[in-house]
Amino acid sequence: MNIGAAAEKSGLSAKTIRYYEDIGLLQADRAGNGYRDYSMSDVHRLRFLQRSRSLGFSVEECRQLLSLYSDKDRESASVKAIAKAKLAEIDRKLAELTELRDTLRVLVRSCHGDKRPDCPILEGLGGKDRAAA
Amino acid sequence: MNIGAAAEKSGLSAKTIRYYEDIGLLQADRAGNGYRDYSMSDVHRLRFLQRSRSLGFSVEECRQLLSLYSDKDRESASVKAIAKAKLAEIDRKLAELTELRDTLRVLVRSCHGDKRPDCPILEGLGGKDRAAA
DNA sequence: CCTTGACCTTCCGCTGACTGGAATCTTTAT
DNA sequence: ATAAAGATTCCAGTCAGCGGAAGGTCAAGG
Repeated sequence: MNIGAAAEKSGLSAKTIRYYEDIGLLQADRAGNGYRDYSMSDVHRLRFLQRSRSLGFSVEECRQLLSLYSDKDRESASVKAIAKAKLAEIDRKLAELTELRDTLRVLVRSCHGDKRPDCPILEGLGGKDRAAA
Repeated sequence: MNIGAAAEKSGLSAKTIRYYEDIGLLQADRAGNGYRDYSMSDVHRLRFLQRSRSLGFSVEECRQLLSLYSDKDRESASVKAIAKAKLAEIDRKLAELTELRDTLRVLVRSCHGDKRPDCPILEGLGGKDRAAA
C-alpha cells in the first residue's frame, strides 16, 4: 500500500514516516513508479512506533524497542535484557500516569464547577512556603 | 532554594527550568544576588511538569495542566472541563501503555533468552504479507 | 488525448523543546 | 588570596518533526 494509507492506518503523518525512513528506523520497499510500498507488518511497526513515541519514548528507545520485533541477528538473551529494562520503564510510566490521573481526579472532584474558583488544592499548592535551602 | 536544588528535587535540569521560565511556564522569585529562588510549591509544579512531559504531553498541554493548579482567574467550570479532557487523554495513554507492556511481556516470555533467536512473534511479524492497497 | 485533482517524490527551511558551551559573577572552602 | 562550585546571560547546536515549493504519477471525466 502507499504511504498515505500506511499513514492513516498507523496514526502517523506521511511526513513522519518518511522521516523515520531517513533516520533508518524502518525502510520500505519501492514500487516501480518510485512510490514507497508498505506491507501490513510495516504498518504494525509504524503503529508500534506511533504508540511508543506518544508515550514519551525517544526515537532511539523506539529503535531498541523495534529491534525486539525485527532484529534477527541479535541474540535472544540481549533482546530479552533490553525488553526487561523497557518493561521496568513502562511500569514506572504507568505508575506516574496513574498518579497524575489521581491528582487530576482530586482536582476535578474538589472544584465546584461553578463560578467561584475555590479549589482547596489550589490553595494548598499556591502557598509561598519558601524553603530554607 | 537555588536552581540547582530545585533541579535535583524536581528531576529537571537547571537548563530546562530556565527554559520553562523563558517561555513563561513558571517564573521564580529572584534573590538579592540575582539568583532564582524556588519555593516548595514551585518544586511541586516542576515535578508535575517533569512527569507530564515525560509522559508525552506537549509543553502547551502542560501549560493547561499547570493552570489547573495555579490559575486563580479562570472559572472553575472551565478548569473542570480541561481537567476532564486531560483525564480522558490520560486514560487513553494508560490503555496504550498497558497494551505496550503486554506486547513486550509476550515477547520476553516467548524468547528463550539463549543464543538461538527464534522468537515466534518475530516470525509472525516479520512476514512480508504485502497488502493489496 | 488532455486535463484536473489527488497522491506521490525530493529538497529546503522552520519550529519546539531542549542541551552544551563560553564568558562572567557570587558564594564557600582552604 | 585563590580555587572550586554554582549561578547568570547569551549564542549555537540537536532532535523530532512540520510546511511548502517544484515536480512526477495515476485514475476519472470531457
